[in-house]
Amino acid sequence: MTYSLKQFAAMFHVTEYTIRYYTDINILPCERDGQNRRVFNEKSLNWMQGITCLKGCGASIDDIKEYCKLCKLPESHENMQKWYQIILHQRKRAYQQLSEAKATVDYMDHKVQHYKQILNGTIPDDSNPQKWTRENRPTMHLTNNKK
Amino acid sequence: MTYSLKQFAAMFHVTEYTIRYYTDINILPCERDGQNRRVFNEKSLNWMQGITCLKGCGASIDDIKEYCKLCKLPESHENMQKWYQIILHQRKRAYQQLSEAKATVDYMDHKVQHYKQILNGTIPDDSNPQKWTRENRPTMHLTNNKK
DNA sequence: ATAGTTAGTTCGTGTAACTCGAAGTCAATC
DNA sequence: GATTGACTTCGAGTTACACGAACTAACTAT
Repeated sequence: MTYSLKQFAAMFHVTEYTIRYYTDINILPCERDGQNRRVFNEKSLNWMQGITCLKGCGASIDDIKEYCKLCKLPESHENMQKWYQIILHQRKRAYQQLSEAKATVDYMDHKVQHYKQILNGTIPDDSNPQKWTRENRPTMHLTNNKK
Repeated sequence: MTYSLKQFAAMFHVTEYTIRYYTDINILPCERDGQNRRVFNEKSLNWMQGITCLKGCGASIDDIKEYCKLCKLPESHENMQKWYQIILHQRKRAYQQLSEAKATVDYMDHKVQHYKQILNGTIPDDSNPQKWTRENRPTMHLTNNKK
């Protein structure tokens, strides 16, 4: 099974520009047809999966490039260990992103509840003049995606 | 209670550059001391909370600017409704981010399991020559943060 | 008193990861 | 045979910071 640029981009909900960019910087493999147009296959799908996930962990394009390089090495026990360490590290970051996402959802849920009450007239309009307030305040963090 | 630029940046785990940027583009309020230095207070804290959360929902700086403008309007029922709509919209996006974060964690967990087995010798090294493979494949999405 | 350190200031340029437009190619269609 | 559509490359633009340079003002050590 093969896919055109357009199809492939649609499958991952990203723009064609992005896919083109990924192929240009050599982190996403693709074939070319007789008219020099990009053709994507199962291998491309797998790689795009990986890229999407690494990005989901907060990895930079440079991180991903590095990983791609490592993946082209022979499958020795030593290299396996290296890959494993990277995967472990990125998984940790994935869990961090998850907990941040949870915190954000909680905050937004609180906000919605708050507005609902005001708009229902359940509590008077002047009960909370500050638009952004929360109880457990200085716990919001993990925002910067540094290594 | 007030905070210096350095303290404030540390509280939210971002750089001083970022905080300076936010004050410069007028989405984060701050006072100035006798030496013209930024001073942050409770109000700044609340706003920074909001900014962090909106960013967590995937909002752009322009979105946040827009929201800030709206927040400066009088607290009429009509404006409340507008704010509420925005909050609802952003909450939806927060849930999307959450589900994507979950998918990423799942993927990484699978990866880790896979490598563990290989490295333990539980399954032979050649069991899966493809580094990135998953069962439920074309479901990974939600990557682009467009409105 | 002079020198250095610390913590800030403004201003302007640099960077990452796209994002887009211009100009062109090629095959299919009206 | 002109238009349409989906692609190509190349280069420039954009967002959200990141950072260095040059400066200032207060403290601190010699």
